[in-house]
Amino acid sequence: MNAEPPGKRALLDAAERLAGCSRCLTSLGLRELAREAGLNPNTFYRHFRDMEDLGLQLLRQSKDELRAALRALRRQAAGAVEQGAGEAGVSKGRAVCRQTLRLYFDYVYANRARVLIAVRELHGPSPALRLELQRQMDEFADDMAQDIHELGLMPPLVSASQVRRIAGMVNRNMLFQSLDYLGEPARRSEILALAEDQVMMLFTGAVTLQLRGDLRS
Amino acid sequence: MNAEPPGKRALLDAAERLAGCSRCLTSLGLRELAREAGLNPNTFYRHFRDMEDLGLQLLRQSKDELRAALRALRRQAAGAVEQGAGEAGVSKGRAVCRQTLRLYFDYVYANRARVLIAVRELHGPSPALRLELQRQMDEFADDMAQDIHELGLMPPLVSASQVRRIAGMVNRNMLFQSLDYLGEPARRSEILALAEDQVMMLFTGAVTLQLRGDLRS
DNA sequence: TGTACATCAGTGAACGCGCGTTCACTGATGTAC
DNA sequence: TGTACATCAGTGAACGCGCGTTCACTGATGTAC
Repeated sequence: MNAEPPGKRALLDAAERLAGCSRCLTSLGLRELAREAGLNPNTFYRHFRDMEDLGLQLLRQSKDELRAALRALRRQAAGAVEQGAGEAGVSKGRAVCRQTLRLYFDYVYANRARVLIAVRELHGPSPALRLELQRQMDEFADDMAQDIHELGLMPPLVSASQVRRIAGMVNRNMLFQSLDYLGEPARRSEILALAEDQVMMLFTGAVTLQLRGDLRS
Repeated sequence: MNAEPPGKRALLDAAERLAGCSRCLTSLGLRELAREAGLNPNTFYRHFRDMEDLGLQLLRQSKDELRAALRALRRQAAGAVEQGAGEAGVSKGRAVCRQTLRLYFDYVYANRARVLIAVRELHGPSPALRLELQRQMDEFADDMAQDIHELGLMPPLVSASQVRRIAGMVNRNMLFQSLDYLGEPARRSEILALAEDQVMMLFTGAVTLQLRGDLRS
């Protein structure tokens, strides 16, 4: 299997650039894309059936990289806290949460186009892209739930299925919070703190409700 | 001041129909819209400068109605619970939450096009529409915070600014949960329960953290 | 009350333009014998 | 090792079409005197 042809790469990159700046993936023009990539409009057909096809390939390419990055990042955060780098007067759970969010938002900042595209397509016009992204969100939540378990971040009285549900909520909320982060540069540290509070509320609330017996299994 | 001309109304309705089904407001075609409305393409220019202008007018029209509906709905839920219609073994807070969400999701179901458009434009391509929707979300959260205060739904130890922050989170989360509700008809009752859990977690978590002194003022 | 005029929603034809798509082509790389 | 052929990324010209926008028009409603 050979490497990706340069034209295909150029088109995918051009799509990420254009869609990241404002547009919906599927509303990009084929000629517009070719122009941005510096290629003949026709080259598009050598590699893609239509815009939706290109979109799917782009999303799938981003996913694997993103997924690995997120897992590494959680381990890194847990490691840093374990090593005693925790701040005074801050619980271990909160410290891991803070570290993870900091790294996560850094990642988002460095990959803004991908994040913007993901959010837009998650509720965008193309059913195929929407479905793909929903699947990806599920995978990410699975990962988070597994990490929470492996790193011992939740008291064992909260069931695995409950942890998975919370992971889904946190995951999704963080995605949207990261949009605020990108969109309002002046309020970055404030948004980071808000996101931290929100995650802590969800986890703490889940544990409290569980203790009271007010939560489904 | 006269009533809205029928052509203008027809165009706004057509836009809601088309955008509600899949598209971004600003990516609608002028001729497409006129076709859907059964009018000459030119009529558009009698009432709107461009698509963004139409979008803004559409969003602003929906807002007032939606806002009043949401407030009424919370009072209705609180009233029903106060009257002793609460279910056995369920706390008052949870009962209000459940009632409100049930009514809210009913409203969403009956106004799906508006909700879908709102979510899409909240992260859509047009900065003007995005800004308008962010402002609307802020107003809704202000309302919710005020209602929480007036209806006595949070212990007084949680500060007003904290309540407002939580209202913002809950508000936003409910918007996205309602999308799931619309998108997966088969899982409706499950999603309703999930949404309820999520809101309860946020409120309960906030109170617990506050008691522990783990929350900003 | 009647007449003249202004306003305004909606029409219909026409424009130039960029779009997606097709076709026949080039030239480089890989492969069979 | 050399030759013939297939594969494949990328090109360039051409097509028909729907688009946004403009212009001059109609006909109804409101208003001044």
